Amino acid sequence: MRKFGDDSAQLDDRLDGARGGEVGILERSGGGPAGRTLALLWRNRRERTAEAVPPRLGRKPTLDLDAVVTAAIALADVQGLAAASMNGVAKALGVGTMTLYTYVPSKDELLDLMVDQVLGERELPGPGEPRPADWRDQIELYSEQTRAMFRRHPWLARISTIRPPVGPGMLAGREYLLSACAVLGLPARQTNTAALAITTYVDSAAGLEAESEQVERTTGQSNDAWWHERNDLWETYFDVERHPTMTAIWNANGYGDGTREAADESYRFGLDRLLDGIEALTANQS
Amino acid sequence: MRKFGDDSAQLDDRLDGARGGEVGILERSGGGPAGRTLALLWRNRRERTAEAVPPRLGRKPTLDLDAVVTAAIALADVQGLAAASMNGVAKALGVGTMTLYTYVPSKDELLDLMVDQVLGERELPGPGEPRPADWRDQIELYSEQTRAMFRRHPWLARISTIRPPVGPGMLAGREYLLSACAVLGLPARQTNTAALAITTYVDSAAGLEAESEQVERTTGQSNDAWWHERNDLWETYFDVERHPTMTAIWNANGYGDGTREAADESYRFGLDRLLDGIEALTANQS
DNA sequence: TCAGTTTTCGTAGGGTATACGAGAATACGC
DNA sequence: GCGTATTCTCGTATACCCTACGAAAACTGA
Repeated sequence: MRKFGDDSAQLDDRLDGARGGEVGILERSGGGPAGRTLALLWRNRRERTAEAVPPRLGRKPTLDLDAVVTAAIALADVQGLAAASMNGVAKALGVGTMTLYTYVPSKDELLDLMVDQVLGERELPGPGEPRPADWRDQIELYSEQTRAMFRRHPWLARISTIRPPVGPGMLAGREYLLSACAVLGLPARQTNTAALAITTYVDSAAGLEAESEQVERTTGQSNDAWWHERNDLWETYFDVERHPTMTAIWNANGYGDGTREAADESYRFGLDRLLDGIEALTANQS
Repeated sequence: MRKFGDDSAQLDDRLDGARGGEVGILERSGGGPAGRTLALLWRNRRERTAEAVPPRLGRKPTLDLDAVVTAAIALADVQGLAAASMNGVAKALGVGTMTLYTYVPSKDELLDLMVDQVLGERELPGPGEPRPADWRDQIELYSEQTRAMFRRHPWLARISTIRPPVGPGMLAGREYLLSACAVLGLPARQTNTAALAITTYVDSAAGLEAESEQVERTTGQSNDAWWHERNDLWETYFDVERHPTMTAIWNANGYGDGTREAADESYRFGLDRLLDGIEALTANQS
């Protein structure tokens, strides 16, 4: 990634075309790469800036950005993130590989766009829209929408969430979660950390869940079969004296079966305990 | 990964050499790839099987498996996971790239070995060894050791933990955490799910923290500077009406500064709330 | 000394992202 | 209707990635 220079005059031109008034977006924003990425992320919310005016001159484009992003997502959903290579996406769209670079500055940027797109797919009520009355039900809604998102797009779990795409999808998700946490009436700082703790757990647990199911599907090997393949572990290497608690839990059947219901129960257990802990703060306050 | 056939007769031979008695490990285990990986993971715990007998015949090896794994870890620590390519590791060791395949069947296996190695670096008391008396202090120990591990090896956060390497390092970590959770006297099933919830949170939060610090180091750009680069967001795209809670928290200074102390506080807040929730279960029981 | 065994590693082949530049397609001014 | 400026398309080349294959080197025991 970003091994070579970062020229991309092509795309600058394209974005200068989408100008709103006298000055192009990139000029107004200093033209940095962050400004360019923001312009792409927020392309569908142009009301606040200006209408996107497509350039009149030159050859007509055969695609648009949405088509590229959508194709990349579809490919990653079905065949895994590795299949969403520039080559793969181009082939799926029936164009040459390099054609994609007319629409997207780099693979990294494409990933950002994919991520924000699917983050925005979650059906979360905006401000003023009807939502569950109870605090926990509001969080539950967030949790279930996020889980469903990860299940639809398991590749999400393999993308780093530090310095994420700051697009409409991500912001809508955060706004909803924060507004749900705000119901508790905690101080602003605690409201934010509570929301942070919840995303940390939900994103991680939902990602693991989705990835696990995906691996079962793509390898055709159930998790049980995978463990069974490691039968040697217990017979040859595992030392009961060194692992008394694991042994005890095993003997008490504490590991559960590998069913989806058991995984679901684990997921909910962790989230419920976390919410219990957060809720307890308000009880002490009043 | 694993694009081509999976022959690796070379390594089978090597492991057959490390036999314990009449029958080679791989024969006893059916010779599957899982058995081979287990043999490599547990190479330093041969007491339970037999001594590793190095082959007398043939050219002497210039390296050993530990040297390869250690070099790969060192490279990933300093230069990032991408630097730990087969080529990169070989260069660091002063050998040809393909020489590594004498010691490791594939890059995937090398990653497994790296992961189990660093998991085992955590200084967690084994069964019978002295440990903190209080339950929370025991968890705290696990949490801090794990955080330190992620800080030393930020690349860990970018490796999937589904179907992890089932080696001595991973098992020691799980044993300790489970034994700490067992103190609470919950049913076996709940003890396990509680431990699962804790790892989910700790691994994720510690990984994010470590990755964030690493990105600040390697890009030379602080998180504050990164946000500042996205100044446009607020000026051009952000809609206050659509994001009232974010706005309110911002105005109440609820996002905190980007200092390490603030991140530490967030981390602890989430973990403490989770532990509160788990602990509350025992209160209801008695 | 030589045969058998093991390790070393160059080469080749298929994958990845992307810089560069030539050519095709379109719109506008004349 | 004809340049010409502009824009999009995409083949080629470069620098990486992993690893199969096979020849040569190094070592042991007979």
